[in-house]
Amino acid sequence: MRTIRKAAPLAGIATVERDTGLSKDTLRVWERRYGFPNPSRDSNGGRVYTSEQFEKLRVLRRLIDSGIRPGEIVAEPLHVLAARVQALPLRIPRAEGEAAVASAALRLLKSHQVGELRALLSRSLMQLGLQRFVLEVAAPLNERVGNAWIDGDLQIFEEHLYAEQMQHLLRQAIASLAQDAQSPRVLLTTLPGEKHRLGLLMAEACLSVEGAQCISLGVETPAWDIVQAAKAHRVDIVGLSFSQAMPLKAAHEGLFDLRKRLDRQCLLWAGGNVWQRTRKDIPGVTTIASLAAIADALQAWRKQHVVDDH
Amino acid sequence: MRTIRKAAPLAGIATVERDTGLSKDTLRVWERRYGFPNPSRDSNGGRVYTSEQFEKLRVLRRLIDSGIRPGEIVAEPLHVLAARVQALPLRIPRAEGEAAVASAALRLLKSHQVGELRALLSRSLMQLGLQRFVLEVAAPLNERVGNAWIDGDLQIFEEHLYAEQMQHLLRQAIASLAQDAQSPRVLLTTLPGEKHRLGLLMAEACLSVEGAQCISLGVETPAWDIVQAAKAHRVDIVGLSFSQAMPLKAAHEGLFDLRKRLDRQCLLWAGGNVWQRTRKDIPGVTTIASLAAIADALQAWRKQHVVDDH
DNA sequence: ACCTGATATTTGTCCTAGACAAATGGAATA
DNA sequence: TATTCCATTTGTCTAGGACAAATATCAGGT
Repeated sequence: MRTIRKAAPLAGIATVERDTGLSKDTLRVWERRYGFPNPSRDSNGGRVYTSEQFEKLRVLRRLIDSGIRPGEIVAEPLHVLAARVQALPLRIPRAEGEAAVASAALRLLKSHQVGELRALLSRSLMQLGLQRFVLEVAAPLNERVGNAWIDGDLQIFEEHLYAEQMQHLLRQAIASLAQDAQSPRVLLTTLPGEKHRLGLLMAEACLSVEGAQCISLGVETPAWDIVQAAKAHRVDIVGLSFSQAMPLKAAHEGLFDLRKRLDRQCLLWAGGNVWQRTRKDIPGVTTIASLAAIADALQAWRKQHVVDDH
Repeated sequence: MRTIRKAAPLAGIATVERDTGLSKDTLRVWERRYGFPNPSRDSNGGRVYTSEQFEKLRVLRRLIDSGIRPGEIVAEPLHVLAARVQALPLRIPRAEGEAAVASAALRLLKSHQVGELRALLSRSLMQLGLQRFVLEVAAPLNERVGNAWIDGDLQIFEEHLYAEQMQHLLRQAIASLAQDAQSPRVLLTTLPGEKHRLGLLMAEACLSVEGAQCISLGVETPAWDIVQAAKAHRVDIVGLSFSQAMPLKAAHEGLFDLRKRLDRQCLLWAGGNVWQRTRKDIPGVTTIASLAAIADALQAWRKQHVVDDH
């Protein structure tokens, strides 16, 4: 029960773990091996990180997630790392209009015009419809907000605010949709450690648009409880969402574990950005690499199950 | 990168941490001090827990969350612990009429009738209006769901499901309310460590009903970011929500710290169940002991500020 | 009886430094 | 070009020791 945080620019190891996603073990072993981060110590020998170190760790994390190995870059000074982040391949914007709305939204977010932001998104939702809104506005905007935070263009509170607004909007839209009895019952949640609500909510939106009966448990449900819930609600499919922040290893492990304990007949779908970076399959688990693929997967399910029903 | 699991009912320390919420350090130190859990080891000395140990850890966690100290119970055999869970004290229900809807909702939740639950709550909201719904249905139901979880009457996934449904409903209701330019701008969030979203959302509902302009950052915003956000949005009031789960000391400390760094003119309101159990004041902080008191506080603010404006 | 303050015990987090397997990169081979 | 093998990199795990925050216990005063 060490003091977790003190003044604004200094943070203990627990805080750094929480806010960078790097485990305490990793932070310590980097310090031992590479000499970075090199935190000062409090009166009791506890590590105290400066905001500069924190910033560099964030950038490092971003680069490592993109496939670069830690040993090659930990020693580099921050400005070199920042340059490498800039040089990272950008996802190609799909349509033309999508980039425009996202840029406008980002600008409004930065200038703290909440009402205008909400109005813009709401209008865009009305124009495009939920499905296209999620695919063409929400998902790209999500990514850009994430990047902007890592680059230091956005404060944490601005990201919080964005997430909150988008949640409001999506929930409202989902609530107004009808459910189709012919469609599968889907249990939606994430595994412990994955706190990204918006990914889950976007998935729920895509499923609901297709008429699926979604039962969302929110975020971070332990595997054991997922099994219980699937049984209790007799769902056809368990859908899990994984953001980029989730370490691939943990995702694999959790899915493997869950598949073993789940009922045979219950399908297990794993969606989220992680799956774009791997092609390793887990037997009995359907990976869904993009939000757009959700509709296809659902269509496929329908084709297979329309006969067997009853 | 140790091999985490082998045969069916066995789990490594990482899995147990994930699914019980007990940290690796805690598991190891319990083993050292109390001799439980006493996992066997794999070929490399890694801990391998049985499903019995896992189950007992779950029950232990429930009891500890209810206030019992680990040292008193870790040594007890599982069936004794189960008995203690049953013997846990129950809370007294408040009024009579309000209990009816809450009881019905709880029953539906337990029998997994999601559609019916949603319909019941929705109907109740329409009948009572948002303000009364929050005070007379949502808040008591919240409490009962919390208690039921501690008593083992509800699974975690059932609590998750409840929270999700209630969030949907409240957000929808809030979104449909108009804002009053005469009313204060309120920044809403919780401090790190306080993860209870529903309390925050209920507060937002009560404030919105009165026409306040709420800017919610969601949950767990670091103090430094709250200060930045308050400045950026030029809010009149910062509102923080604290559930019973929050240790009183941490709440005091966080508020004291925040008050120091916040702008003089910006008011600081602290709400939530914690404040019913203390009367110690923090200078410059208004504690609001119940949801019903929010309306009064807002009225008082209006009376004081209607003249000063412009 | 109830509050208040000092003292003792409990409890979780953090520390060091060593070990090892999974993932990765590159070279040699088919 | 594709596959196999070896060396390096990397993150997770281990063992006790240390310590401060949280909690319980007990004293004395109102």
